Amino acid sequence: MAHDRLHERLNAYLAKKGLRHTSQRKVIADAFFGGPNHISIEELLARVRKEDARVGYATVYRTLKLFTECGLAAERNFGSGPSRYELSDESTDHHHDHLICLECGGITEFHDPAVEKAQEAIARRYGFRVRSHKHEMYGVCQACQQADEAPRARPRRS
Amino acid sequence: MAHDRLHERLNAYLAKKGLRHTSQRKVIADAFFGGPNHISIEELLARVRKEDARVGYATVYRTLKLFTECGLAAERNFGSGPSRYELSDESTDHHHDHLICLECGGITEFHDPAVEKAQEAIARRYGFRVRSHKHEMYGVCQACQQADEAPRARPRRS
DNA sequence: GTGCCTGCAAAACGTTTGCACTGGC
DNA sequence: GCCAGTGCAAACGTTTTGCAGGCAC
Repeated sequence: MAHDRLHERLNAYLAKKGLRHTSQRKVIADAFFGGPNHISIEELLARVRKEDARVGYATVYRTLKLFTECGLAAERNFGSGPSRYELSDESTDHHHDHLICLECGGITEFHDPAVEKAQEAIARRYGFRVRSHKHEMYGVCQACQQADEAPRARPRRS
Repeated sequence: MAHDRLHERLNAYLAKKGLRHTSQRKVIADAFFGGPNHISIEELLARVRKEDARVGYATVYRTLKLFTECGLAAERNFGSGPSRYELSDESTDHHHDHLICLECGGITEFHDPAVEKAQEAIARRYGFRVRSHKHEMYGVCQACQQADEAPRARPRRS
């Protein structure tokens, strides 16, 4: 399983900090590692409760905070609504940014070395030491554009 | 006055939509156009109340929403805390993004054509129609880096 | 006079925490 | 047994809205 590496990493962190392996943490980790990326606390809780109906919101909240601390997860805020969590760049060995569709809410990940390079140049110009960055484009995805053009699927003027 | 153009634009929008010119809208517009960029509702309210102490929070909130609708203002969320408002790219004829210092909270604006170009290329690659974007780098500004090295005189903001 | 606008207060919303009980070690 | 972890509910900070009265037109 590809999740083994993530579980190991979590276990190592728990051990290092003297924290406990609880059944809730295990269930939440399974649900998070196996679930869709950019999941909200609420959505994750629903997945978790299929395994153990007694888990509370606060536990999921605190556990994702823990995952964030140990570098497994990253918190994202796309426009309004609740925060969403994804596997961190560090845990996927793959940095990415986001395209967010304003019509369907879909999130596409992208990576572009040219942007990264340009970013470094800007930081250098301002003597700024970058710790993290956020690069999000909001607009309409290809699928929604096509749906908008098809006269049957949707009225032209909304 | 450089603000005349902004006031005109607001008036045109009010006229077009059949909305009313009220004293509150005038005072809030003055305070917003003349105040610092990246201002919060709370801070703007304080400025407004110097002119008219009876203005309420909700009015400032609703008025900034109006400014955002008519393209004069843009809402920004930098990390935690309340939303901040700035003059929109459209109203300044000058697109910019942000460097946010995690130590002093200072916000620096920057513009880089290389990033914009790279962005367009990505959008094209995904067939995505971009409506707006957000490009923020979080880190440590030059002043804070120097203050950290010589911890005698650190300029603390916020 | 009409109905948009305002100010207040309260609701809504998402996040965070205090507390008593539970359970891992 | 100790103390971190949990579940509940309530607190929190911010945003949004319902409503009665006020004011631009």
